[in-house]
Amino acid sequence: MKIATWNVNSLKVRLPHVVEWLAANQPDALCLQELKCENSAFPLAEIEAAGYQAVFNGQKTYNGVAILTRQPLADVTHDIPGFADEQKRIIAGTLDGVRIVCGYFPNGQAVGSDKFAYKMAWLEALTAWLQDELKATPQLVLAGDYNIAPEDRDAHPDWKDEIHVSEPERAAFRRLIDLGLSDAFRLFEQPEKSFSWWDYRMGAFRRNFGLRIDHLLISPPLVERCAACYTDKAPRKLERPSDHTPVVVELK
DNA sequence: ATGGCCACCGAGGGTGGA
Repeated sequence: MKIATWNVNSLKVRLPHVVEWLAANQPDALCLQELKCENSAFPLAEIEAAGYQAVFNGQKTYNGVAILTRQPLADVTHDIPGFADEQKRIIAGTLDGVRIVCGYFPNGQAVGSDKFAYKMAWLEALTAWLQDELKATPQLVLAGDYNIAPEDRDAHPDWKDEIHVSEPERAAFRRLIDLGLSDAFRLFEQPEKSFSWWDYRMGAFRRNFGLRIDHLLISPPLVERCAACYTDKAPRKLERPSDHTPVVVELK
């Protein structure tokens, strides 16, 4: 089973890239973030024409998540149960016994801001919910744009802002790890300075000034099945790219 | 050279992203 995550930064703009990527990579599930479109505007016909089904949780202008699959998902959940939130950041479903949770984690803007407090509260609610999810479905993958670079090697050395690399954010990431999850990317040897996001400005992609903030955390039974995990930089080189690249995990 | 981009909404610049 091949599962990928990709923050597309507007599904409307990136639809040609998504369709092209599906055809080239044939994932069993593709988790998307930052759709920036209402459910009524979701391009379902184009996705179906590409041979995929979709479940989605969108809103106007901001946020929005979807999971594209070739086979139908069971037990689809929208949002974090019990966590009051206007922002559409979570969708989950089960495929062949694997619970796939797709999340667009809050950005946080700046350490100490109101948005940072929201990010931390959101992370706490997510962690509590996943604890229950793991009991119900031991095979689980948490895929998405975490907006956290877990370690120093996951951020280029010139990253000046605290946001995404601050200790409270990294501690929250470790609390997800403490649920028993593993960072699939780090199960394998990887090139130095492997990132998943580069700023549109400053020639950041060309200079590889990026962050690794898109992750696939997997539970112990999936670690046993895990054959590969990698980023695909090819879509970042296209015209009008997303600022994020897909990250892929392959399960035996 | 210390700022350079992109997408959104809506009709022009403000907001948010990371």
